[in-house]
Amino acid sequence: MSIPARPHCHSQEWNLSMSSSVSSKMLSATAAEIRTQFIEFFKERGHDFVPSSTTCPMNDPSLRDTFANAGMNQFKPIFQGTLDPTSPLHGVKRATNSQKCIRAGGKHNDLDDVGKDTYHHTFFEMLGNWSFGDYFKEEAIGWSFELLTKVWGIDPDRLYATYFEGDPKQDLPADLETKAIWGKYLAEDHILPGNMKDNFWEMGDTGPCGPCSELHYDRIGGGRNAAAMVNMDDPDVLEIWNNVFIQFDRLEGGELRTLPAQHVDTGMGLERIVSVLQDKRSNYDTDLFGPLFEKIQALTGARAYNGKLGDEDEGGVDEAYRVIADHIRTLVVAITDGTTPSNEGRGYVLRRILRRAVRYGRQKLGAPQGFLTDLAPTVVELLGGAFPELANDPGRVIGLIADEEESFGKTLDRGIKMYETIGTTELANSWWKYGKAQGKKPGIHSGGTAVFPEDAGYSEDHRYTHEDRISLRFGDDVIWSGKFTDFNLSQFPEPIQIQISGEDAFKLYDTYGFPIDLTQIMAEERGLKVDLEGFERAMEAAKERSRQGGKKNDGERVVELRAEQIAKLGVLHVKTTDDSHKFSGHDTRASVKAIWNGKKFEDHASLGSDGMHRIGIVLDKTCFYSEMGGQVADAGELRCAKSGGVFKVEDTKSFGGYVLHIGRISKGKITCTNDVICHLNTKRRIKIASNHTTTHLLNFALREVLGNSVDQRGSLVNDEKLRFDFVHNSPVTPEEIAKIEEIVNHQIDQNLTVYSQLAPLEQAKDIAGLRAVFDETYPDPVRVVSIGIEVDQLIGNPTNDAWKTASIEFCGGTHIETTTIAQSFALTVEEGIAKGIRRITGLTGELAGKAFAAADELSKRVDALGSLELGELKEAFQQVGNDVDAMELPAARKNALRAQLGSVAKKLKEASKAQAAAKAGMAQELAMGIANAAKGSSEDIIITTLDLGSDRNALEAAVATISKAVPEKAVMVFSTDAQNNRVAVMASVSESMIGRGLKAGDWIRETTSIMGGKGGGRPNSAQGSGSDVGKIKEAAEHARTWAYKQVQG
RNA sequence: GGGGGGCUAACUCAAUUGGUAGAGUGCCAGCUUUGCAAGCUGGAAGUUAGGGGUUCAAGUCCCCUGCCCUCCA
Repeated sequence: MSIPARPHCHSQEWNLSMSSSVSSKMLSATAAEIRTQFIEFFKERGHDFVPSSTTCPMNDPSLRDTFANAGMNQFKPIFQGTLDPTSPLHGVKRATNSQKCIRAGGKHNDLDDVGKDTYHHTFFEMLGNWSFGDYFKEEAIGWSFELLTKVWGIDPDRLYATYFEGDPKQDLPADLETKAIWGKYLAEDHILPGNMKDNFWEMGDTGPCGPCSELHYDRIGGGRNAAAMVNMDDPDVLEIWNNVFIQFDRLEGGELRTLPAQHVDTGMGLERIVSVLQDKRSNYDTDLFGPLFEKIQALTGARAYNGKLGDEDEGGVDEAYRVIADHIRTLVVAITDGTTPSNEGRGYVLRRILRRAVRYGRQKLGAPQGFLTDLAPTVVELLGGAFPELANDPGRVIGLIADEEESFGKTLDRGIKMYETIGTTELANSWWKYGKAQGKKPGIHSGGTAVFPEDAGYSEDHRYTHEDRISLRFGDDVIWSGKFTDFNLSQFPEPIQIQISGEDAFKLYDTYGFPIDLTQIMAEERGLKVDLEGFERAMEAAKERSRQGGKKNDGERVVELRAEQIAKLGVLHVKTTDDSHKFSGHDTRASVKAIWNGKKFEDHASLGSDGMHRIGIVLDKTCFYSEMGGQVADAGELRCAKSGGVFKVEDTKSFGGYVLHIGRISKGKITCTNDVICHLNTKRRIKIASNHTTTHLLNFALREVLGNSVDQRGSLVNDEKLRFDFVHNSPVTPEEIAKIEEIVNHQIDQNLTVYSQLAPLEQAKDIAGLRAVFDETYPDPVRVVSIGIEVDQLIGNPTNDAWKTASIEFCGGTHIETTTIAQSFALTVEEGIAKGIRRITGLTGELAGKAFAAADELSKRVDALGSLELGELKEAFQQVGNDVDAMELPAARKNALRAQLGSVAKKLKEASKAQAAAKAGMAQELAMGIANAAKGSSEDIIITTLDLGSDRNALEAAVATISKAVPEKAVMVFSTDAQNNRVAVMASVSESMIGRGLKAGDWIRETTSIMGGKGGGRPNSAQGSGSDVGKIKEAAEHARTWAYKQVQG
C-alpha cells in the first residue's frame, strides 16, 4: 500500500483565506491515520471493533435493490430486538468501525449529484460508535466532544450542536436532556434547536426511532458566529457527526412506545472529517482522492484537477474528475462485495454508475477505452488497508469492469447508428416541409435514385438507414448531398430548422440508455434541437404504462415478531425457544407459551375465530427447523391431546431466539399453556435433509474435481432440489460433471454416517479440509457436520491430512443419519449465473431415481432412431429431441443424448438435402424438355404440369429452368400432390410480358380460384395452391385464355 | 415486479402492404502476385433463438417460452 505521507493540495487559495482551527500536528494526518484514530479512541473506551459489513447484504429485504447505506445496517436486528442469541453480535454492548456505505438507487439516491459539488458521494465511509442498551446520551456526547477537540484539536468555537425541539402534534417532548449535556461543553449560542426533519431519526415508517443531535463545523471561523448557516447547505458550515438516541419504537398507525432497551447510533462521514482535519474546503481535495486524480490524469492526458465548480469549471473537466474518482471507488467496493453489474436491481444500479463514469471520461477528458479498468488497482491500494477483502481477488473485479466497459461500447455504437437513422429521417422530412413552405420544388434522392422526386408525393414514414447518402434538391438544383454524419447546420445553405422529436429522443433513452443530455450534445454538434417537452411527455407515458402493468397483492397477513413483541415475551417471562430437538426431528412434547395473531397476543385460538388467518405460536421447545442458511423451514402439525386441537404449521421463523410456528388452526382449539405434540411432516423433512447432506457431498466432490479454489457463494435446499453456487472461472466440462456426480453417488452408496456435533470454534477452524463460507461469521461453539468421520476424532487431531478425504463443514442445518437415505444424486443443471460464478442444481431420492429412469428410456428411444426410414425418422427425431430438452435429466446424460442426437440430425440433414437435390434435379430435367419444346414454339405463354408433389423447391427449380431458357415468356407450372389432393402452382412472368399487361400475382389468383385455392405474389413471380386435383385441366385452360386476354387487351 | 427493443451464415448486419433469405468480413479451392489485413474467379456455409397459431404462402402477423439489451419501480 502506498499512501502519500503528505496530502495533495489542489485549492491552495482557500488555505490562505481560512484561519485554521486545527493544530498543525493534525494537518499532516492522513485519512488512514484519522480512520485508525477514531477506531482506537472508541476501542480504548470499551468498544469492540466489528468490521464493516458487506455493502451488498443478501438478507435484508429493505435493501434488496440497493446497498448498505448507513453504519447501523448490520446492527439493525439489535435495534429491532430480533437478534438471534447465537449470533456473534450477541452480547456485544459497544461497537465501533468504519462502515462501507453506498448511496445509489432506492430512496437515498445521490447519484445525480455526484461531481456537481464537493461533498456528494455514491461510496463513502461512515465512522461510527454504538451502544446497545449500554451507555446513552451523556457518554456519547462527552466522547464526541473529547475526540474532536482534545484528540483532533478542533477549536470548540467552530462547533455547533443541535437538539430536537419537540413536536406537540406527535406528543414528542423537546430533548432538553441533550441540550443540557451540550451546555457543559459549548457556549449557549452554539446549541441550536432542530425540527422533526433534521433532528428526529426514523429507520422507516415503523420501527426504532428517536431524537438525534448533529454536530456542525464552521470551516471559516475567525470568531464569527455561524449559527444562522447551520443546516442551510452552506459548504463552509457542514454537519460532521450525527448522534442518534434510539428511544422509541414506532408502531403501525404512528403510535410511539418507549423501547425496553435504549441505544446510541452515531455516524461521521470519514471523507468530511478528513477534509476538516486536513483543512481542505472539499472532500475531493483530501488524500482519499488525490492519488485517484493523478492516475486519471496519467491515463487520460487531461489537464490537472483544479477543484472548480459549475461555470468556473470550464468544459466540466473537474466535475468529470470527481465523478470518475467517486464511481470507481463504488465499483471496486461493490463488485468485491459480490454485486455484478447486470440489468436488474442492485446490479443495474452498478451498471449505471459504471456507464456514467465511462461517459464522463470519454466526453470530458478524452479518455481511452479501458481507462476505468486501469483505475481499479489504485482504489485497491487506497482502501485495501482498511478493507482487506478488496485485495482478495482484484483480478475478478478488474475483469468484470473491463467486460462492462466493452459491452457499453457496443450499446453506444448501436445507439449511435439509431441516432443517425433518426437524424437522416428528420433531415429529409424537414427538408420537404421547408421546401413546401418556401414554395419551391423540394426533392430527395438517395443512393442515386429519386426516393421522392421533385414536387411529387411524400411519405414521412419512409425508412432511411444510418448510412444512406441523401441529396436534397430544389427542382434540379442539388442544394446539399451527403450522409447525415457529414451534416452540419452551420454550413447548410438554407435556414432550415431540424428537431429530434421527443419520441425519438425517448426511444434512444429507452432502448439504448442514452441519457437525454447525451442526445442533446450529439444533436447540438450538428445544429439540431431536441424536443425536451416531448421527451418528458414520452417518459411520463412510459412510466404510466409501467405502473399499469403490475398490480397484485396476495393479501396474506404477514406474521412476524417485532421488537415490541419480543420485549413483551421477555416481560411475560417466556424463555427463548429450545430448538435443539430440530436436529433429530422426532415428535416432541412442548407447551404453548404464546399465541400471536399478527396484532396481539391471545390466550387461545380456535377454528372459529382464527381458522382462516395465519397465526403464530411460540412453544417452550420445538423440533421444527426455522428457515436459515439457505435451508427452508419445516412444515407439520401441532396436536393438542387435551383439547383435540390441531394447528397446521406452514412455515417456521425465528425472531430474537423465539421460534414462531406460522400456520392455521385446522381443528378445534389451541390454548396457552396447553401441552402439544410437535409433529413434523417427516417425508418432507427427509427430502430436505437428503438434499442438504448431498449438498455437502457435492461441495466435497467439487473440490476433488475442480480444485481448492471452488469457494461456495450461496446455496438453497428445499424438499424438491438442491442448488449450489460457487466460484469457478469456466464452464464445468461434461467429463467433470460426470465425475462429480459419480463421486457423490459413490459416497452415498458407501452408507457413511453423518456426524454432527458442537465444537469450540478456535480448534474447529484448524480442521484440515474444512469447507467454510468466506466472510461468514460463525458462532462459538460452532456446529461441525462431518460425513464418515467422528467429530471427536477431528477435534482430537485437527491437522491430520486424512481428513481431507471427507466432507467436513460448519453447518446449522438438518441432515440425514446415513448417506444411503438420500438414495442417489442426479446433477441436473450446470450453468453460469455471473462472471466467475457457476450454479449446480441437483436432485436426490425419488426425484433423482425418476431422472435416471427418464434418461434410460430416452436413451433407448435415441438408439432406436438408427433403424428408422427417413420419412419416419424426421418426426421421431423431433419428438425425442423435444423430450430430451424438456425433461429433467442428469446433465451428463443429457449432454450425451444431445451429442448422439446431433449426429442423427447431421445424417438427417444430409439425407433430406440429397433428396431435395435429387428432386430438384429431376424437376430441372423434366423442365428442360419443356423448355426446349418451348424455344421452338411461337407461344408467349407456357403452361405445363409436372408430377413433383408439393415440393416447393423442386417446383421453383422447374420454373426457373424454363424461364431461364425462354427469358421473354411467361411460365406457369402445376404440380400434383395426389396423396394430399393438393395442387401447387407457380408462375414466372418476364419483364416484357409484364409490360404487356400480365402480372404473375393476378394470374395465379385467377388460376387458383378455379381449383378451390388461393395464391398471390409479385408481378414477376407468384405461387399458390388448390385443393382439387381433378380440376387442373380446367384451371390450365382458364389460365391460358385469361393470360392471352390480358396480353392482347 | 412491470414497460420498450432485440435474437437471421463463423462474425457484423440487410431483406418494401406477408410472396425466390442476401451483402461485407472470415473460411475453402483455383488463378494472379515474392511483403505490410493484396487482386480476380468459383465454392461451401442458414432449424431466420425454441414451440404453437393465422394463411395458398410467415424471417415478416398473433400467442407462449428462453436468452440479451434498455427503462421504470
